[in-house]
Amino acid sequence: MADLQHEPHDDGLVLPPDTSPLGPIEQTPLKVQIADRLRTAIVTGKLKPGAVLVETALAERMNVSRAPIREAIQILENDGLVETVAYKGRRVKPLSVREVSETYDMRQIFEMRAVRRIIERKIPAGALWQPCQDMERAAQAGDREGLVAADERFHRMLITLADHQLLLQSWNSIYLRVHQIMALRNDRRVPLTDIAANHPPIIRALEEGDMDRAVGLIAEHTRSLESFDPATIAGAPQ
Amino acid sequence: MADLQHEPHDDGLVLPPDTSPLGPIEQTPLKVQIADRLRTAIVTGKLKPGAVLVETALAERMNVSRAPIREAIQILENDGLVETVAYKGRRVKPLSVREVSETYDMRQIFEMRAVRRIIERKIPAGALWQPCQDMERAAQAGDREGLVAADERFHRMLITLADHQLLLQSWNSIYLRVHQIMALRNDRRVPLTDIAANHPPIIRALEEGDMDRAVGLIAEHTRSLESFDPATIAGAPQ
DNA sequence: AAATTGTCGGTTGTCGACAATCGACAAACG
DNA sequence: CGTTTGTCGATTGTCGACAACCGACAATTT
Repeated sequence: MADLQHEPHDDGLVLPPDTSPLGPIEQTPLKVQIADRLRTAIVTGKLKPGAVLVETALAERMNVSRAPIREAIQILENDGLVETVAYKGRRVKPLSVREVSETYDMRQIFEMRAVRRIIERKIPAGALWQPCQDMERAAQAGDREGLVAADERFHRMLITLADHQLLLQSWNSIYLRVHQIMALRNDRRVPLTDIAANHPPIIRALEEGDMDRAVGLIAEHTRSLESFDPATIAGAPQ
Repeated sequence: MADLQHEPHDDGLVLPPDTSPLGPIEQTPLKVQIADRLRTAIVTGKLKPGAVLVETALAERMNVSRAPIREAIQILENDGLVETVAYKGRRVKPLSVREVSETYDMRQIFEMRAVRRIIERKIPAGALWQPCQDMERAAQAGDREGLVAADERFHRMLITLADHQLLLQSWNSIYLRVHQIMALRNDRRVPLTDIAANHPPIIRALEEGDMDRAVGLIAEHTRSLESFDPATIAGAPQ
C-alpha cells in the first residue's frame, strides 16, 4: 500500500478524542463511535484526501479489533468520503475539481427545491431569522468559525422547513463534502459581511411568497462560493 | 426477532441465482456478489418490505460465513433498502406513503436538473431516440417488461447525457427504490401506449433547446406515476 | 541484458467462536 | 392479583486467526 500515499503524513495525526460524557458506559456500538470520529477527522481536514486508512493500524491505535474499524470505514464509504480497492487499500477519497463543482451543484439543486416547497406549501419561514441574526453578530465580531456554523444552521433550517426527509438526508450527505472542501481550502478572502448580507433578502422573499425571486436568490447565493484553488484539495493522483 | 415480522414468508423464498459465467473462477468479493443478489431480490419484490434478514440464516443458506453477509447487508443499508436495529434485527425497510412520494419527488428533481444541463450546455440528445423507439415497439407488442426496461434506459440515458457523476449516482440510488415500488404495486392499469407517448415531445424540446417546454414536460411526466395503492406496499408496522 | 518466474511483505477478505444486548416469558415476591 | 426480578432464546457486536490477493523486487533463466 506504500505507493498509494506519496507523503507519509501518518505520524502526527491525532484523531478527535472520544468525548463520551461519563466514560465506561457506552451503549452506542463501537463502529458508530469510530465512524463518527473518522468522519469528523475527514471533514475537518485532519485526514486529507489520499490519506491511507489501514485497518490494522487504526485498530491498534484505538485498541479495538479490526471488525468495528472495517464497518466504520464502510459507513464512510457510503458517505462517499472513503474509497476501497480490494486487497490493496483504503484511502480518503481524493477530490477532483469536477467533484467539488458537482458537490456545490447538488447543494444548489437541493436548496432550490426546498425553497420551492416552502413557498408552494406556504410554510412559515420565520425560524430562519435566528441563525441569520447569529451570522450578523458573528460577522461583526470577526468570528469566522461562528459565522460558518451559523451559516450551516441557516441552510439546514431551510432544508428542514421543506419537510422532506429524503431531501434532508441527501442534503446532509452532500454537506459533509461541503464541510470537507471548506476545511481544505482555508480561504479567508471572502468578506464575512458579504456572506451574511445574502440571507435576509432570501427570508423576505420566502415570507412574501415570491417564488421567482426566492429561487433566484438562493440559486445565486449557493453559486457564489464555488470558486476555489485546485491545489488546496489535491489528493493522491488518479 | 420473531416479532418484527408478522407472517413467516420465510420458506418459499428463492434468491436470484449466482449467474457467474464459468463457475469456479470468481474474482469479485463474496460480499459484493451477495449484496447484488440481495439487492435484486429486494427491488424485484421477492424480499418484501418488513422481511427479516437474519445473518446466520442467510450465511447458512449461502454457505458462507456471517462476515460477507454482514457487509452485504450494510451495503444495502447504505442504499437505503435495509434498516438495522442493534442487537435486535435487520429487515427490509418498510415503505411509507410518504417515502414513496418523496422518492418520486427526488427523481423529478434529478431529471429536471438533467434536462436543464442538457439544454444549457447544448448537449446533443439524439441518443434518447433509441430507447424511445424500443418503448414504442414494446408497447405495440404488449410487452410490459420490455417497456419498463426501455423506459428505464430512456431515463438513465437522460441523466447520463447531463454528464454529472454525482447526479447520476444519486439518481441510481433513488431509482433502486423506484424499481422496488414498481415491483410491489403490480399496477397493470396504466395503458402502455400512454407512457410511451410521453417521450418523443421531451426529446424534441431538448433538441430545439426549448428550456421551459422541456422542463415542464419532464416535470409532468415524472409526476404522472405517483399514484399508488398504499396497501400494496405495506410492510411491518411502525 | 531481457524476460520470466519465484518469493515476500502488506492489505483486505473470510472464518468460527464468544460477548453483549434486547424482548419476552416465567418465577418469585408483596 | 399486580409487580418486580430472573432467566432464556434470539440476534447482532466484537474478537483473533488464517486465507486470498496484489504489487514489487529478487532470483533465475534464456
